[in-house]
Amino acid sequence: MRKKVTLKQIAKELDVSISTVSKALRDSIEISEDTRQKVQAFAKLYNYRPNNIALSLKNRKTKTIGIIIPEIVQHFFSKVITGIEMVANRKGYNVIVALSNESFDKEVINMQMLANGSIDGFILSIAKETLQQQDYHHFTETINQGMPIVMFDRVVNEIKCDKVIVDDVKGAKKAVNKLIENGCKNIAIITTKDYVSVGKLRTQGYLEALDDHKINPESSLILKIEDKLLSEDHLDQLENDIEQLFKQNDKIDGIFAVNELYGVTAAKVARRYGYEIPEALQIVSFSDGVLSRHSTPSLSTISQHGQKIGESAAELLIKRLEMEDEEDFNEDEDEIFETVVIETNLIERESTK
Amino acid sequence: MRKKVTLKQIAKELDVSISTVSKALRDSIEISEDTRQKVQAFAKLYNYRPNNIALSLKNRKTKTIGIIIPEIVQHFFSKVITGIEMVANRKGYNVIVALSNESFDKEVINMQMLANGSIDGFILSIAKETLQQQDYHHFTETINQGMPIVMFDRVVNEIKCDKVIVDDVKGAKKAVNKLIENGCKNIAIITTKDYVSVGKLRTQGYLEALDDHKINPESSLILKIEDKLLSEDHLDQLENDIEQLFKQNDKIDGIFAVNELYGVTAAKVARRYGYEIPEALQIVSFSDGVLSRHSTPSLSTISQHGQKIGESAAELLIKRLEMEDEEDFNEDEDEIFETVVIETNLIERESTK
DNA sequence: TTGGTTGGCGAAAACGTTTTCGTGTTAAGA
DNA sequence: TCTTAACACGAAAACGTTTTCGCCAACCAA
Repeated sequence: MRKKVTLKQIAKELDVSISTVSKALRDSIEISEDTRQKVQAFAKLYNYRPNNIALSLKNRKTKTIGIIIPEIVQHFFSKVITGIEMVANRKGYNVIVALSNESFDKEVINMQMLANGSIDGFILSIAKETLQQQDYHHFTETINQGMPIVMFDRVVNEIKCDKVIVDDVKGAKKAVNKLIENGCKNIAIITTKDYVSVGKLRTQGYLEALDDHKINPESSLILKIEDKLLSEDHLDQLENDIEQLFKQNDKIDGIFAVNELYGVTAAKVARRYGYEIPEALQIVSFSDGVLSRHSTPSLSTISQHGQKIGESAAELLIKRLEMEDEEDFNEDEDEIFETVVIETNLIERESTK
Repeated sequence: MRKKVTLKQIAKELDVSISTVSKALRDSIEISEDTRQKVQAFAKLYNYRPNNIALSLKNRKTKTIGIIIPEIVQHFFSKVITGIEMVANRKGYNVIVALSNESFDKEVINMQMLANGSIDGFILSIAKETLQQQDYHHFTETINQGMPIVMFDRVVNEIKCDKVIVDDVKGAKKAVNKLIENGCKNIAIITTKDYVSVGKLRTQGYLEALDDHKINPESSLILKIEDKLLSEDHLDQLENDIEQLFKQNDKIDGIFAVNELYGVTAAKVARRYGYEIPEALQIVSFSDGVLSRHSTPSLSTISQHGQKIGESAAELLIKRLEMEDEEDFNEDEDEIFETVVIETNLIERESTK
C-alpha cells in the first residue's frame, strides 16, 4: 500500500526545497537542467500527481460543476447529464450530481451542501414542489454569492441567470398541426395539472394550434392528469382516466400527449378499446425517449434533444466561469444573461399516417 | 454580490483571533458565553458556512464518492445511481459521476482525475473495452494507493475489492425454468457475444436450466448478437438477426432474452411474423426496466433491482471508509472483502401464460 | 506574599499547492 | 580588483480550516 506521495516528501527525499520540486515539475526556467531531470524522474517513479483539493483551495476554483435534477431515472434527464458530462469533461471539469426527488427541502439542502466551495457553478432543473411553492430564495442567494447558475427545461423567469429551454409551445403546435394536417378532426390532449411550467406551455401550444385552424377547443377533449400518476405505481389509475376520456368522447381521432408515458399508455388503452392505430386514431407525444421508439406501435414524437440541452447548458456555464476569471472589473455591473432555445423536431413513426 | 465570508473576516470584524471564532462557532467551552454569542450572531447574520475544500484538505477526506459507469442513459445504471445517491446523501456524502462510454481510455483517465484527492472511494462498473482487453492495472493501482473500490454488476474476480452482483446464472435459470414449466419445448436464447461477463453467465444459466430438464441445447436456438447492436442505431440489423432466428427454426415457442431491448424487439418481430403472444410464443427477458413494463405486450422479466444494488454498494463503500478511520493498526494486513449477491426475481406480465 | 488553579484567548502548525521575493554563488565586464 | 548580471535555489505567504499549546490575568488558598 503505497500512499500518495506529496511535494514535501519528494523534497525531503531529494534534499531540496518544496519550491524547487514544484518548479522543477512545472518546467520552470529557474531550475537547472540537472535537478529538473532528477526531480521529474523521481516524481514519475513514485507516480506523483498534484492533490486536487490543495489546488482547489489555492486557486479558489474546483473545476467541478454541480448538477441538481429532480430525478435521474428518466431518459430525458440522463440524456442531459450525458451532454453536460461530455463538454465538461472535454474542458477539464468534473460533474457532481445531486437529486432533489422533486422535493423543495432536498433541493435547498443539496444546494447548500455544494455551494460551500465544492463546486464552481450549478446546472439545474427545478423541482416540482419548488415550482408550486414559488420559493426561489435559494437560487437568488447562491447567485448573490457570486456562484453562477444555468437552468434548463424547468426554468422560472424571475431568476436572473442563463437558461436553456425548448420551445414547448412551438413544439406542441408542431405536434398538433401534424395531426390536423393528417385529417384529425377531434384531437384530445393528455396533459398534467398546471403548476409545472412545461405542461402549461404544451397545453398552450395545443390550444394555439387549434385556434390557428379555427377549431374550437372542447373541454371534454382535455384530460389533465394528477401529477403523481407519473410515478409508475399508479398505472391503473392512469389507464382508467384515459379510458374515461374515450368513453366520454367517441369521435376522438387524434391524441397529443405531453409526455411519453401518457402516449404509450393511451396507445395501449386505445387498442384495447378497439381503435386501429394509426388508421382510426393517431398519436403524437412530446419528449422522445426509449419508450416511443420501442413500443408497438412506435410513437411519433416531438424530440427534445436532451443531450444538446445538456451540452448547451455546460457551455454557457463554463463560458461564464472562465469569463469571471478575466474580469476583475465589472464588479457587480448588471450582467447580461442568455436564454438558449433548443429547437424541437417531429419524428414520425407508426402512430401517425 | 456578497461573497462568502470566512473565519478570517469575522475575526477581523469582531477584533478577535481566528481560533476564537472557530471555537465559538463549535461551542467550545474555552470561549466565554459572551463572545460565543457575539460570534454566532455575526456568523448567522453573514450566513457563514465553513469552506468544504478547506475542510477536505485538513481532514484528508472529501466525503465524496466517485462513480464510474459505462453510460447513464440506461435504466439499470440510473437506478443504481439513485440507490447510491440515497444512502450517500443520508450519510453526508456527495456523489460525483464520470462516464467511461465503454472506453478503456476514458475509464483510466477519469479514475486518475478523481483519484487525486477529489474523492474518498470508487463505485464502478467496468467498461466493455476494459473487459475485452483484460487490463485492470488502474484498479489495482488505485487500490494500492489506499483508495477503496466497490464494483457492481460487471465485476472481475482477480481484483481484490468489495463487489455487488446479481446471480446472473440463477436469474437466467429462473427465467428458463418458468418457460419450461409453462410448456415450452423449443426455447431460444438471444444473448450477446461472450466478452461481457453477464452475457456469458446468463447463457450459462440458460444451458443449465435446459440440462436440469434433460433438454438438449440446439445451436440453432442460440442467437449471439454483435455487441454494438445495443446502440439503438442498429435496430434494423437487430430485427434482421432475430427474423433469421425465426426463419431457421419454426418450432420456437419460448424466448429468453438477456436484456430488455432484445426482448421487446423479439416480441415486435414475432408479432410481425404472426406469432400470438403468449399463446404461441412466450418471452422472458432479463433486467427489468421501463421498456418491459410499458411495451405491448408487456414483458415478463427477471428483475435486477438496480436501486438495491446501488444502495448496497454505497453501504459497503462507506462502511469501509469509516472503518479506515478507526484502525491505524492493520496497516496493510490482508483485508477481507465482501461480495453481496442481490437476489433477482421473476416478474410475470403479459408475455408469459 | 507566594504558589497554584482556572478561565479566556491567541499563536502557530498542519493539510498540499503555487508563486513572489529574496539571497548567495559564480562568471563576465570594466 | 571591483561591480554587475545571471543563475539556481530557498523562505514564506497564501488559500480556509481545526486543534494543540502556551500565555496572561484573575482568583483562591495558605
